[in-house]
Amino acid sequence: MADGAAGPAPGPAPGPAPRRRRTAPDGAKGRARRRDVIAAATELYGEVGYRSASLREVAARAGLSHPGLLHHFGTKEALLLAVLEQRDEDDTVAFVEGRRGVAALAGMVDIVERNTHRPAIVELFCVLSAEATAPDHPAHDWFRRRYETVLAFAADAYRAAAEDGHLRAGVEPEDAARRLVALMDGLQVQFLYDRAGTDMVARLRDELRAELTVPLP
Amino acid sequence: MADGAAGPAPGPAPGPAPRRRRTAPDGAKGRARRRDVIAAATELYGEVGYRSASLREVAARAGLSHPGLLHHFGTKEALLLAVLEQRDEDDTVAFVEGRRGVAALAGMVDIVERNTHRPAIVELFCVLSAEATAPDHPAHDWFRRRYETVLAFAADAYRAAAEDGHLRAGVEPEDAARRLVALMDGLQVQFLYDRAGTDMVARLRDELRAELTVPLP
DNA sequence: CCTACCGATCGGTAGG
DNA sequence: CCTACCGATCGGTAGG
Repeated sequence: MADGAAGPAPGPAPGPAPRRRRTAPDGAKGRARRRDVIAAATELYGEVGYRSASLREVAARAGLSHPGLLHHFGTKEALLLAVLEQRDEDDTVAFVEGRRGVAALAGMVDIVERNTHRPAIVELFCVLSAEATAPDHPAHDWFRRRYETVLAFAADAYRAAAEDGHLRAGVEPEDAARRLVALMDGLQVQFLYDRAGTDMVARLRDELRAELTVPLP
Repeated sequence: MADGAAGPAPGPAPGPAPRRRRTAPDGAKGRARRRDVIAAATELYGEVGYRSASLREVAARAGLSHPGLLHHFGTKEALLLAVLEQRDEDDTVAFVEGRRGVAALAGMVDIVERNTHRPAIVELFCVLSAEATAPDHPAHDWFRRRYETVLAFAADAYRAAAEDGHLRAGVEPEDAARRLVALMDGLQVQFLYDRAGTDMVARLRDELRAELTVPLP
């Protein structure tokens, strides 16, 4: 993961020295600035999406001018990709952590549990993943790949659970993966409209209890 | 339903005759115009959301100028509410149709089946429902109520199924309703990223097969 | 990293 | 229902 969401990207092209680096290794101060800007963008993208979020508003929340922001990220699109890259890094740690079968499925529930207390992340994914269904959206390919990756991870987990004799007869790993991921996404929407009334973790555990022959840890 | 999504609305206020009606009863020609504009807006909102959709682009697709559009709808927000009202009318017919229990659940699957062939509607709901999670979004209350209504409808259906002896032991109607609606929403997102690989109807039937003691019609 | 500016586009109005 | 226009805001650049 942490690939950076491909796309041809206009690129530096041959010519004089590149005027602007897209990942400024300015040292500690620059890295802290970038971190603050990415945090502000994550928040605002979750509130109004990428398209409606202005560089000026992101910059103001991070405490600098919008040309100052562009000094660090180059273009609006590069900022979006930086936000997504950051998400990749954070999640990969929680995700890939060598778990398999039922433990891997429990790990997915853990991520949802964690997100219950980080609504900004829930908003970010909910709003961006919907906005980016448009094929020309700059995050479209990133989300398409993300779904491929997550669905494959879940299907592997179900397959391993079956090998361990922990999956009920008739539960197809690939179909169950589609349902589980859909359930996670749909519960996030309900959660954002009614936080008190939507127990995402409990509903996921309902689903897994019906599919598995062993209780979740 | 078909309430029009409340909100205080600046309103006409006392004073001289209102200069502009928000629902122009211009006769057949006006009604046809309004229909075309609503269709164009439905399409564009599904592509880029409400906030990023310009009145000029909607108007161009409907074949009139943007002040022409505003003659019919008054404000950008009024156009959005007209689109949602139209959705209410269309769905109420398919929905409330006096079915109960397992037949009502089957009716929800039928709606998804129908939407498989109307991707513009899927996009509209997917994109708008995510965008409108922001509390200050003009469609926020409409979606909040819609979820309440749909969740209550599904819970009623599960309860009736239980009365009929068609629900497996241990399936809680309200929890199952949350899961079913989440599944519908989440599958729509997967569908928009991978139409060929996402069989929404089959995955919903998987879920209902695990919950019911009788097969779906 | 700032101020100042650019051309483009936005929702809405004037006036007919 | 149109043309023409308004003030505001957009992403990005110049220049320092």
